[in-house]
Amino acid sequence: MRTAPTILHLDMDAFYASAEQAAKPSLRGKAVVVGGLGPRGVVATASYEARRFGVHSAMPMGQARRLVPNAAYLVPRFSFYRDISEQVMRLLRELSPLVEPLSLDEAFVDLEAGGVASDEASARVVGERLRADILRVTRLTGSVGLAASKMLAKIASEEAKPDGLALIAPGTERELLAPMTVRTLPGVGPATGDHLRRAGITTVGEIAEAGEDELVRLLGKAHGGALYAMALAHDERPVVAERDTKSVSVEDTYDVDIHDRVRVRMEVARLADRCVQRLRAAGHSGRTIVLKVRRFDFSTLTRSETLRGPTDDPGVVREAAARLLESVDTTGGVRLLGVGVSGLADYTQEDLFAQAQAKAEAEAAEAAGMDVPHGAAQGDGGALLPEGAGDEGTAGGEPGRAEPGGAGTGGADSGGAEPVPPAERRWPSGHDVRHAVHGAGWVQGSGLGRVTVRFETPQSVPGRVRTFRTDDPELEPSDPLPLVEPSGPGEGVSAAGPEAGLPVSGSGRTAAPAP
DNA sequence: TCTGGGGTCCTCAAACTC
DNA sequence: TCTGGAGTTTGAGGACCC
Repeated sequence: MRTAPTILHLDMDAFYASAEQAAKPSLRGKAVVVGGLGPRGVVATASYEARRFGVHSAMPMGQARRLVPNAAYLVPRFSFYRDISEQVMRLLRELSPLVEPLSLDEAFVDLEAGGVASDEASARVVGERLRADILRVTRLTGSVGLAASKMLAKIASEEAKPDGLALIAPGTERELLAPMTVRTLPGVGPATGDHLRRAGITTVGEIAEAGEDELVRLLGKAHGGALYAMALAHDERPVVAERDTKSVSVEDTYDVDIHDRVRVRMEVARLADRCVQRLRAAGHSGRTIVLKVRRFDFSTLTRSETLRGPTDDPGVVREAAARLLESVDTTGGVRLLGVGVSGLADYTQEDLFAQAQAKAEAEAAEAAGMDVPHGAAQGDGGALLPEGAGDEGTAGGEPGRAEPGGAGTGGADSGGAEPVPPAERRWPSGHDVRHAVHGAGWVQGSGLGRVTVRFETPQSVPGRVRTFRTDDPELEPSDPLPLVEPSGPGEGVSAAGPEAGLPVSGSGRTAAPAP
């Protein structure tokens, strides 16, 4: 256990919603909810203004709409958030080589490893300077927690929210933790919380009093032991900069349950293809194929199959997923389907076949006195099926056309400006657009062949609203504009193009009411 | 009007291997 | 050759996190 509060936890405040407010002047100070807009969408992040009405993340979107009907409802723009996140992570890496990102908006930093802080005073200075730098570079606020361990630093940043800094001085931890609810500890969710409550344990202090044996009896060896240690403020987990991915998966929730078995098969094939795309993009292959099915009644089944070697072949993954589907009863309908690959490697069984074959051929050639070009051999890699699996060929057909609806986050995350034929153009709420006459703006809403755009930029005053036909040739999707105008090299980095950030014609001086 | 998506880790039972 | 036990692998599910 270190003796100085030199672990820093950064948590950006209501990150997605704050980023949208920074990008859209008319939303500042207003309730903003980011999440899936479909009938089965849930809230990803709500601004503090929306939280005052009881909206919180993971809440069904319909419930949020009833609580705050006048909030701005936007679909997430992950590529935009990722750009901002990279700017923030760069600032963290200037402090230390040991930065552990937990998500786009959260990270641990080991300040001691960076040599920038060694005691309470220096850690506090670093934390405040970091917050100022983040505000300068991104226009967003983040909260900082400082303590001698990861768990306590995270608890501190939670206490600091929003837009603050909190430090837990070494020696005060147990006293501080004792009255806190058990849910404060990482790893205690609704189920464990209930379990402990039934045993008469509601605070961290009561966990410490109960003793390790009792905790292990209640929750099992790993969970109980870890929780007891945390209650005593013992947390030796190091900040780890690099983490290996263990699995890759994709899943879709459908607006309406799927009953048709043929359609289910098509969707599974489509998901398998998408999963392999992501697997390959990450440079991985995997041995275990997992099929996930959530049925009409929300019961969730998983079925998995381990191949003899790792693969990144879409045909192999599709076939395995199709075989797994055969063991699942989908009568009654399914609301979600998913395909995943785990047991990751960075080579495939095909590679090994190819290597073995090349080696054998080279040896044969050498024996015969011939010259073999490097890499000439190609394995066909067809032998990946588990024992007893049929070889009836590749599961049939093109991926289905069915649109997953629920979260609305899947296909909507363009973030960029792909040219799309007018007939197929969609205008997701909150996404950036550019009009030939009126300039830069964002989609406030669309439907019935119309799209409503508010023309404003991060640097402008709140702008005016205009409505166009969805096929208006003068209207185009565009890249997000930088939140901070680039004032020199290395600042205000963004995915936006050269025109980004220019003043916009048509953005009126009069503040339009919030959407 | 119910409950996303992408992950990680743990537990338990059954099957398999030595 | 058979059997029992221990350890490992696989498969399924649950809980949790952001």
